[in-house]
Amino acid sequence: MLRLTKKADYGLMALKYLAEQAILAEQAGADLNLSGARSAKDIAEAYHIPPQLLAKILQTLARAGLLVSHAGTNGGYALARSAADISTFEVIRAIDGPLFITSCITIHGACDLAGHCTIKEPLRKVNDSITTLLSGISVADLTEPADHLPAAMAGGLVSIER
Amino acid sequence: MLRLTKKADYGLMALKYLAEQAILAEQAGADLNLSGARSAKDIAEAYHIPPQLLAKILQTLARAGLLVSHAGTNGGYALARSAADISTFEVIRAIDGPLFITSCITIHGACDLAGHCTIKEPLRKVNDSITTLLSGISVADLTEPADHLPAAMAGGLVSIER
DNA sequence: GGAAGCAAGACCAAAATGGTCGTAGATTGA
DNA sequence: TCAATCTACGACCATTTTGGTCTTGCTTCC
Repeated sequence: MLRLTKKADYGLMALKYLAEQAILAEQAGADLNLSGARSAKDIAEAYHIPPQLLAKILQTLARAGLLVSHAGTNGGYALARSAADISTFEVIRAIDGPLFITSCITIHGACDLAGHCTIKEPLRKVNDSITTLLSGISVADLTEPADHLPAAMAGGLVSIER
Repeated sequence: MLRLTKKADYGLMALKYLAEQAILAEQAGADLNLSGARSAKDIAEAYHIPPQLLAKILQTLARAGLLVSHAGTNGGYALARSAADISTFEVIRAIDGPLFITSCITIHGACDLAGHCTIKEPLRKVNDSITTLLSGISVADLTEPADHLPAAMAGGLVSIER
């Protein structure tokens, strides 16, 4: 259930990588103006991802405004904003598109017919909930050691009122 | 993002329908021993779902123990338990299988290599969170009018600790 | 000017999804 | 007991999505 595509996976990995590079670049000295940019090829090799595929994903993310690209020798991609300001939701939506949890919803919830699939209204809420959950997780959160992760994700905070 | 399959949609619709039938049957009089059973064809017609497809879905749900089936004339399917005791998570998992949010996880999180996709640990938490969310929503919740739905689903309760 | 890199679109193969068909077995009512 | 319903199940097929490749062109830097 609720699988996200490999492309989104790759995208998140790449962003995480770039976030780490940005930190390294910062540590190396701000005066050098190193933005932590890396070429698609570098990232692909680091994670054993098909380079051309990753390139396309990065292009998508750049078009979405999450990355900035720089062509030419020593070019590459870098985060457009701080890693803490990029949510995983944005990334996923940029790559996988604005898909909703239930099939028969486009933008205006116009199902095939009003009578059927009364299901979708409740599911829409679930969808919103997941959206806010993902929106609350930034790329920076991904770079942190697995130990002290965001707490709500453990599941305890999600409660249902009957 | 995070689309669930039409089959799961259909399954939820059918369960909702059966839940409503069970209530109706109960109101009609407990002495009649009406279990609210309905044939796959009836449900399919009610929602304009391909009958044969729905039949297969219902079979799956019956095998999963969520429904009880009865063959023969006037046979059909009915809820195996109270609608309040069947979570949407069970339904989705029964139909779509035990899929995880991130691609490279089976049961024991053995990714292709340790180094790559350090992403998946955080995502696993997201997965758990969604699981608990869905587990908290029962089929009975789906039958209620859309107004007073479970509160946490609105998103307010889901918070992230930084 | 040439190498390194992004940009973009056409294209393709494999897998998942949605749906159909046909047959067999159970149950009930006439 | 026979026919009408209904479930059970597996094979099968078409369409879409996904993952991935190839080609071509444009930028930038040395």
